[in-house]
Amino acid sequence: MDTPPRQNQGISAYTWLKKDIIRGVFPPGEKLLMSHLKERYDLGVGPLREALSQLVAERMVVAISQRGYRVATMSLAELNDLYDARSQLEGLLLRLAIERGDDDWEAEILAHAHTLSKVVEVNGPDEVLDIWDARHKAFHQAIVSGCGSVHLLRVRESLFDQAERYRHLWLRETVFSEAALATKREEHAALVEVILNRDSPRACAMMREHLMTPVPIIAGVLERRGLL
Amino acid sequence: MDTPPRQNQGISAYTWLKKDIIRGVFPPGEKLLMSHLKERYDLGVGPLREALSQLVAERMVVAISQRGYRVATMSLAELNDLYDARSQLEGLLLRLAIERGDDDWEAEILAHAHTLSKVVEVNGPDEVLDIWDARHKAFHQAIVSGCGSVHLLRVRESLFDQAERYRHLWLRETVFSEAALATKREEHAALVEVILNRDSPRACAMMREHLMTPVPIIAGVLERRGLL
DNA sequence: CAACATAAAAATATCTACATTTTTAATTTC
DNA sequence: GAAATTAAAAATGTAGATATTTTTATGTTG
Repeated sequence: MDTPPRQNQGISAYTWLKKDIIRGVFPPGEKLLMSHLKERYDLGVGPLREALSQLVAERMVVAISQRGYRVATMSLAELNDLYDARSQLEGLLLRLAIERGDDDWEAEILAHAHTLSKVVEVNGPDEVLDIWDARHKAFHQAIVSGCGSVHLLRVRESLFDQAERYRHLWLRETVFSEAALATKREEHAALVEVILNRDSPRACAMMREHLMTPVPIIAGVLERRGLL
Repeated sequence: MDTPPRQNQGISAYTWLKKDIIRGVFPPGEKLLMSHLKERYDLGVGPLREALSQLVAERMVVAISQRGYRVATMSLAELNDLYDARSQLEGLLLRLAIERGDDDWEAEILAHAHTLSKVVEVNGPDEVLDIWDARHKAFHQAIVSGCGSVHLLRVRESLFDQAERYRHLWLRETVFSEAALATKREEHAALVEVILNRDSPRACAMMREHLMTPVPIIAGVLERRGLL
């Protein structure tokens, strides 16, 4: 039997750090002390610096030469620009998917729409959040993957990652509100319908709106919690 | 007098490495030996690993755990997908720029179109290449920056960077051919015209085509030089 | 004898501990 | 209270120890 192909510590450091930044363990703007990180993850500075360098490239962390690293700040301006960018890009990918998608693509969308609509409470609300989020992501992923472009999908993912901290704020507001959840269900059903009808202009417009609805909600949370 | 705010070696390592990979000093797929890099740039492994980690995030380099780093390979499949993605994205940004751009935006385009059209031979052909390339980039940058979205422009830049190695092959074929250069001049003039007329559908279609023309040329060079 | 397996050796990647430089905070001086 | 000084903390860099992979050499089997 082969031992699990031991991956280097830089990768684990990257994974943990990214998760903790998204979850808000390290709030926006916070200084990331080497001493603290070393202790928290029980790793040396080498691997940590590697991980931080990657996160700098992903704009999750900012490096200031000779002054270490900080968690990237959040702002209303960034929220707006990021969601605008995301929704415009999603519109483009959807248009391409409608042009290029085949029967399998359609089938996948229907399948994911179904599982998403069937999320029910199992072991407390926190589990619902995770499951709904995972299926929601998978649903949208299924839609855009019809565009067939690895690079466009990657670029989408990078914007998605950058938005993750904002999205996380919205998620709690939405999943725990039956009304909000119902609205989303309707929006998703409507989306599936126009997409399968291959009505590109209408579908793209709906998609862009669908992606922009969280913005005012997130803006509210940000201000209330003073995360700016 | 204050000393220049000394930047850490990771950043220089990143800059040199990236340049050398784009210029083909390290060909696609080549193993990047620490011993070799240490000697070439006269740096320790720490800074080098930081730089490589960033380049991994930018997909210029691939890391294989316990087996070091390699220059990302090139392929016809990637060439096609990358240029497709770039041209589709550029189309989107242009549409937004036409919707959102103001008078200054128009002025900037005209200014850059002018300087680009006036590139003349100065100190040998290699200088022409650099100057034309810089002005060509600035021209296209001026066009899309009208979209006003920091994040979309950043995403565009990341695709641009990934395409840089391919683009570099095309550049030599184009700049050193008076005929090719003349064609580009015409395409640019036509682009400026439709853009300033704010004829979005036509402008986007032209832009997408403009960006796709290098593909067959690059494919030719790749095959001839056996870079696959 | 070729194909395959095994074991030792070399090369390489990775990590840690320490040394150096720079920044930040605290304290003193004018 | 501002400027200068000193002390502590932190970031960065280096060298060497450790672990892993790759290569080479050697032996074994069909």
